[in-house]
Amino acid sequence: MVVTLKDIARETGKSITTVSRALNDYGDVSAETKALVLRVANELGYTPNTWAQRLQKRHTDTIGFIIPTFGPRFSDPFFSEILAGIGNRAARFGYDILVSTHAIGDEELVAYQAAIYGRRVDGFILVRTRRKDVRVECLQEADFPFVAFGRVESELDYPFVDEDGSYGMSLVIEHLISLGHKRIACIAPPPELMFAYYRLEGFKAGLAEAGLPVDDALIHAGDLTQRGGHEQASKLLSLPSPPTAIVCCNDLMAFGAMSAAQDRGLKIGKDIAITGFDNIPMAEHSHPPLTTVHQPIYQIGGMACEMVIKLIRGEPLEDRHVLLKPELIVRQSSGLSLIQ
Amino acid sequence: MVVTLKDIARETGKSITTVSRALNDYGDVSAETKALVLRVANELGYTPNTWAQRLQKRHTDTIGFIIPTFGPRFSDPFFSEILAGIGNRAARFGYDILVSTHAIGDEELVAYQAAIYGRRVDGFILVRTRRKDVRVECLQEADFPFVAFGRVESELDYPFVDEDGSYGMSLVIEHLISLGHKRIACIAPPPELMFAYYRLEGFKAGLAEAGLPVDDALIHAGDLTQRGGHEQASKLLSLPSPPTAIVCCNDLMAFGAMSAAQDRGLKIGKDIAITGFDNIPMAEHSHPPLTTVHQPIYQIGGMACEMVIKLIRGEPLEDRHVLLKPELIVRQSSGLSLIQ
DNA sequence: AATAGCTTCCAAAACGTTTTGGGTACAATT
DNA sequence: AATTGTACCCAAAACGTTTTGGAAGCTATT
Repeated sequence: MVVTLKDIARETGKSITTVSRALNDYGDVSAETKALVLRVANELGYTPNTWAQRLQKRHTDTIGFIIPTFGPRFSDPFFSEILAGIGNRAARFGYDILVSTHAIGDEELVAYQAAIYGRRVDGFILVRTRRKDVRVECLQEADFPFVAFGRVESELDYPFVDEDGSYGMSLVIEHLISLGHKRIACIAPPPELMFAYYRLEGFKAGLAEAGLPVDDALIHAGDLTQRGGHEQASKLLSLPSPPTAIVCCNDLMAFGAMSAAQDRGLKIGKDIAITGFDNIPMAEHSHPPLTTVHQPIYQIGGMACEMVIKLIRGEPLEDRHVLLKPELIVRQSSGLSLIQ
Repeated sequence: MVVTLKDIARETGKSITTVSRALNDYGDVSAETKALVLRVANELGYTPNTWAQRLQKRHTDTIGFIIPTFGPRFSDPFFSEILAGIGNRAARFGYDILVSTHAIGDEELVAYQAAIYGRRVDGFILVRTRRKDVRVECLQEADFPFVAFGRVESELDYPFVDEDGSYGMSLVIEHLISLGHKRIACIAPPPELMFAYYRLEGFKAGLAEAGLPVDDALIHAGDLTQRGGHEQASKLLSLPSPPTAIVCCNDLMAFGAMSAAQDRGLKIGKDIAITGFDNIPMAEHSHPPLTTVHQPIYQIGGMACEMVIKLIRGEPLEDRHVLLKPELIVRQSSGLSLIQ
């Protein structure tokens, strides 16, 4: 049923060693023997047993990608977009991706350790880094190849790709202020996420730059989902003196915020400005189209993937730390100038 | 460095066999020995080597999912949505997902065969079945566990989940006809895809039901992308007598069609009706919101995953063939009645 | 004639686990 | 006193591959 090297050896009258070396195109096998082995292997339909191969060689040609979930489900387009980027680049280099999802928490590390010490993957790609990220510490301690999308708070030296969220956010604030907004609210990501820190920093810096006060009552943390955006926006709009603009730290929450505003009969872009962050494909087609900050997630996935493959192969990295400048995409949700 | 059973055996003074059996909680190991082995294993930080385990046991606790791509890139939310469904359900059962992408074509089967005969996965989930689907034939011939999302043309008996696309499409047509449309165009999927067949069948049946002629000039095949939708819609709108409604066979093409119409200054929902199919999350937030047919892709992914796990484990399947009734979601892109 | 070098081959070990097919020691039963 | 039963343990084989460390048979060089 299952064809092994032994079968080919029996059939060709050669030894298992020779068959193996013939198939791997070693120099110490004669051309005729190679041809014979190859022919018989094809005839019998031989496919090497991956587990045996990987047990023997010590690598797996597989990259691990564990999607950190808050709830039971990941449907954030961020993940699919970056997975697409990783997956396509990996395929080009002959690598597989082992995907799993895991809730953030204590057992999370167990999943990584099982993958590392169980030798299931050659390297990892980490996303959505946290301020204090146990995953980074764990992987670094194990001296295991990985690349993260995102920085961490402490000064650990590990390879990462990141976008300059602080800069991106300051572009948004600048834009809104130029339109005449003075009461600007923010729906932030969960504070433990590192990108929350940068984006919030940009938010505050932008306000300070313009000489506006930072009102903590106008900063609410959301859970990155549409529903979370809806909830937080509803709260913000119920304030005695509601904001004229809501800056959301990702597009999904911005969509939720838009529908919350629409539920109250507000016209987005006129009665209130709403902005997002990420520029997911959907942003262009929302109602109205969303002003947001473009992050090339797909490309970042590809870059991270290529970097981790280089690390695995022991090749030098051109840049250990990549920091991308994001770009403001102005659409209709931020509206026209309030200044007459 | 790497801790193996041998290390634990040396440390505890027991044999490798006993250590293995202790860790796997066999009955013929005394409680003390078990406790000792467990303690030492923890101390040393033992993690079983997955490759060795899988070489020995003959299963992998991994499900394969090869994303069929047309172009170099998959960014269709369909895939991420179904992957989310598969991944989350798999995690619940302790399975991993091995994801790769592969262009449709001859070498495609090689990827499947390598995974099957290389014993890398225990089962497969297939999506986007084609009329004559070599993957189904290949997997069935190899007697390898798999579940497909979608039927095929021939009467092969394999386990699948599918939605009744024909019925879903007839709902759309019925809706448009009730609004007074008489010239209805269709942007269809690539004809080799099985769901293209069903949806087109529903389209034609719906027209026939209403006594309307089927005009082949109004049926264009698209490539399921936004850009493809844009192209085909542009062609349709350039016809001497353009349609008053464009039925798109997926939401992505519908978005493209909407922007093509908007490019010509048409007001969607007033000058022209446009509908989609799938009800991807984006559909609710498009401009205007898209009338479409809801397909519970996430749930289907979960179902398919659970089914294939049952197959792998040799458990009986409640339903070998699941056919879901889709639901029409009327939003503003189909507009109001033309009838005064 | 002895040595060196090349080409082609292979037996055996190794990777780390689980399973097979026992064995030993002791108590309980005949 | 011999048998049976039970509790605990282990050596060796197996999974299928790659690598190690030669060996055999040549020809070419001293």
